[in-house]
Amino acid sequence: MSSTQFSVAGQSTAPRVRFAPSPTGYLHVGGARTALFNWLFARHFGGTLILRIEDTDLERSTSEMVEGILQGMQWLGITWDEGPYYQTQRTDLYRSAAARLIDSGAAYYCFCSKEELERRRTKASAEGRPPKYEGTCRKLNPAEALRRKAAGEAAAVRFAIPEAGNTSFEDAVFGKIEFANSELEDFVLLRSDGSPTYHLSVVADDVDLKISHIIRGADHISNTPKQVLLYQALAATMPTFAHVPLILGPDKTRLSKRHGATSVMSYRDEGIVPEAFRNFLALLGWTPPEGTPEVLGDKELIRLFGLDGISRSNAVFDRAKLDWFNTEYIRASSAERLLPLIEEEWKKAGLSPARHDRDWMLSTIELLKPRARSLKDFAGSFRAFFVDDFDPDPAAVEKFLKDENVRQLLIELANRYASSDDFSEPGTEKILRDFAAEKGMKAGALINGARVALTGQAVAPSLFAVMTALGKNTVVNRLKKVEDLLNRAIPARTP
RNA sequence: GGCGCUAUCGUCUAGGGGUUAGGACGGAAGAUUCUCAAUCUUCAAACCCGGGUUCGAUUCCCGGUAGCGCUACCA
Repeated sequence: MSSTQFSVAGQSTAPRVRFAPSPTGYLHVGGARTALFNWLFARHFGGTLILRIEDTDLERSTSEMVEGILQGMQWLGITWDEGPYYQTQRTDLYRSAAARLIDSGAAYYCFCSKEELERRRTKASAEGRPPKYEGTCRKLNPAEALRRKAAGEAAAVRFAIPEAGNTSFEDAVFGKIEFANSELEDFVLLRSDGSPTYHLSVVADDVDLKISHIIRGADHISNTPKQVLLYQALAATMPTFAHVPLILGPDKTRLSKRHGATSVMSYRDEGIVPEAFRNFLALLGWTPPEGTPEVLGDKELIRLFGLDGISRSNAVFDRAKLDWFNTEYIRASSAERLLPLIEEEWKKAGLSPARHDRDWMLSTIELLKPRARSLKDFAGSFRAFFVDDFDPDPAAVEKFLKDENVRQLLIELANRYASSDDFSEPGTEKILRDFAAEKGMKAGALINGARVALTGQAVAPSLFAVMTALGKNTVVNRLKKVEDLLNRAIPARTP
């Protein structure tokens, strides 16, 4: 367990980081990855993770989305130490920051109407000029502006970008990034209704909450110079910026609803184990030191994580690899860990297993988990292990039960099992093999046929393990009713 | 359009002035024969392009191209 702490001027200071989603949608994959990196970073250094809800966009923010984000965090197992803070409840902080900025001359009132600005912008781009705010109100006499404001005229507050020079910052993953101030525009700090915009609220909050490292998506790189300027105007200590590359869809465009599931909760619904999702996400844009395996539990992830391992290029979300991680985690997890997750799946599928004793459940899960790719399998292709009403896989029936002779022998075999006392694995195997030899039959044909008759699937664990899991009665009954399977396996036809 | 960032197998990536350019997922083939979505073995698969620096560039520099991001009284 690494408890390395930062040493600043001889003092040890644990980092303070934050995850600051805006509740205009569910927790999506990109946000989850940002949250995860912040969490890993905080835990690695024994720091503090703060959750802040950026709900300053009243039109698009909803409380359901806040709930959804919290739920997503909980499912992922990302815990925070402070918050959630809500920006809508901290407006005083932003207004006083804006007031200070006006006092110092770093910001000014702007009386241009939204419509007027819109008009000028379209005109500018039509004429091929950059659609930048031209600073109309910046030229206003401050006393005059104050008078108009006091007279009740609606005014926004804009930041006055220095006219010349460059603004740069040292990014922990991208290195030095520099922008010419002439490229920046006098952005709005406070809307005319007095509500703060993103730039003001983020830096006022990050300063107030003493955030030491800002780990966020690379889509914010272009916003950073404005924020750097704000830090300077506020005479605040500059944090370390660490921008992480974006997550792309298979077509290499930014991951969006178009690509299907973007909400992390949809991965829960698809039977992904949260640990697997976390591991997968951690490796999207971050690489552990050379020689480490890719399947990494929380402890290892926390121990190994660092900003230096973050890559600079965007990463494609690879569903096949997620599924592989899921398979690995299901296999490596104990049946105890899996049981509650599987019970959720049963609930969702409206399925209530006939046998409830825990030991049987655990050993059956143990038997099945090496072949599971999703938690959903336990309510899907493994269904026959838990309930009697299952739909046989037509392809499996076709492959192993097509031969009538095999079906007749299985019925006969059922009687052998019915009259046998030994239902152990070796016992059931001996009965079947002796029976096959007696009939001059290859044991394999009967084994494969029996597997389909018992499970409805061509893919399942070793037949005799299946038999002991199912128990004598079920085995005998299902073998006897092998003919029924033929009818049940008729695939639904579309007329 | 302007500005910024990025560029190694299909994907995630390692590496780095001289390497058989490494690993993982996925793919293919084979083995196993009690099925495979299990297991084992093997194989195919990459340095965006053009200049420059250099004895030597995939690596360093410049340019191009492409992708992504930002360009709001959204965040």
